[in-house]
Amino acid sequence: MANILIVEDDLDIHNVLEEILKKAGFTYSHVYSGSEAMLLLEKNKYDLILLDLMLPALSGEKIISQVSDTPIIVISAKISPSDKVNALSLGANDYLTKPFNKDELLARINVQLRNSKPLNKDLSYKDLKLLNDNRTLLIGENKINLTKTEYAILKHLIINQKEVVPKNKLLDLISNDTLDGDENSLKVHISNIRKKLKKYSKNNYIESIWGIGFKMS
Amino acid sequence: MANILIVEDDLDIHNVLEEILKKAGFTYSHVYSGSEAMLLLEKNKYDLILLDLMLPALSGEKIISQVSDTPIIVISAKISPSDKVNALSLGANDYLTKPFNKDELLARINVQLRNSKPLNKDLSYKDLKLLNDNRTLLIGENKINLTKTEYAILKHLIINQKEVVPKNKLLDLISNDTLDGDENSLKVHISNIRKKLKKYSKNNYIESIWGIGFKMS
DNA sequence: ACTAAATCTTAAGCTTTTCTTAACTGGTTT
DNA sequence: AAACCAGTTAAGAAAAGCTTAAGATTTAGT
Repeated sequence: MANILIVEDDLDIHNVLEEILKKAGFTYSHVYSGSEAMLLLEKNKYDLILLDLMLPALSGEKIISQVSDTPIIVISAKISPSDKVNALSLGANDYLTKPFNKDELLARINVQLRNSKPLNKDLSYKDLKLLNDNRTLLIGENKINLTKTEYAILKHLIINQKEVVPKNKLLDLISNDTLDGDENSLKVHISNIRKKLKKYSKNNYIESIWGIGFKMS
Repeated sequence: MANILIVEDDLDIHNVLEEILKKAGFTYSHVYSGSEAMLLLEKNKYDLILLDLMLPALSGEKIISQVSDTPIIVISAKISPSDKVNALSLGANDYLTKPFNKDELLARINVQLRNSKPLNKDLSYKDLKLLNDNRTLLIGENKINLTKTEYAILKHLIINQKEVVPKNKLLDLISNDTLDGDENSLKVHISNIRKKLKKYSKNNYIESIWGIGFKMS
């Protein structure tokens, strides 16, 4: 049976969700904050995430951006179309507003589970390989230590290696809200990654797509 | 760009859906009954179906049961959880109730399209092909780098390849401030695109319609 | 809880790419 | 012919990217 992660800080709803999943026969883990969620997500593999948006410590949106290989159903009190559009664009697969109907939730959970292909994304590109410890990169035989942010950026680029990754997608991986100055920060991270790569390979790997974003090359 | 099938018997909503898809740059077919839908589905391949439930001739539920390889978003006036659960269990991937929000619909459409991978349908005209990376054009085998603006202009022309695109439509794609001097700028962009095209083909591709705008030819 | 180390962000200066402006040419319409 | 529109070119402005270094923040170890 599927393994589900509940991320919800409201105690009542949290309990309701647990109840629903338990009755339906799912196994699940459950946390009350975004940061706890990230800790678990780094360690374990889930088939689905039920995610609140307004969370302490780390917003739901940030989590959506950082998760790429697990389907997410957002369950939020935010009912405005722009909130929905935002979450769905960032990578959520579905969006339910509170209060939700138990049976509808279960049906939507089953949609996600039946659609999720057993795809274990390979985190390698050419002679680069990301270890799943969130900080190590191999170039051929050489180990390179990355920071958490550098790892997240490179992971995102490698998973979408066929496509151009827009800057704002990458920005979601890093900053905490301030959408202005962050672009600069992203540039620095990219620069630092390139510097580390340059030590071991003449290859450039990360190509800038002017005005749009970046892409593995 | 994705190819979508609209199945909706209510004339008003049908038109609204067409409008939304057209503006978003999708290609689509559209029918007013379940039986028509099945005819098209047997002949053609679609990336997504927007489906009403209460249809003449053949119910939406029937269609859901018969379709297995194309994602379906139900758009229905039926708001009860049991109807939703039913449609989702039968095989629909999402369920929106009328009246729906245009942006939310688009976001949910994009969720379905991004999850059903090979969505790399590139725009093409004759031997021109725009890759969906926002900057690359293929003429036959030859790669040409376009700028963001050049790409936007050419994309617009190719999407509306049957029609004359007025200059002011194209102007909207570039800067939004000075509505005067921009016409000059557009001319330069067109000129630059033509120059790049000329390197690889004798064809002119972009035809000027005197006093009105441009058109692929 | 304190300190040191690691990491992230901000700022600045410099480079590259893209966009706009302007000037000139030539064709079209009335 | 005059007014208007289209096409090309070149130059400078504007925007985006790169790198470095310093200050701020976070993390980890004691």
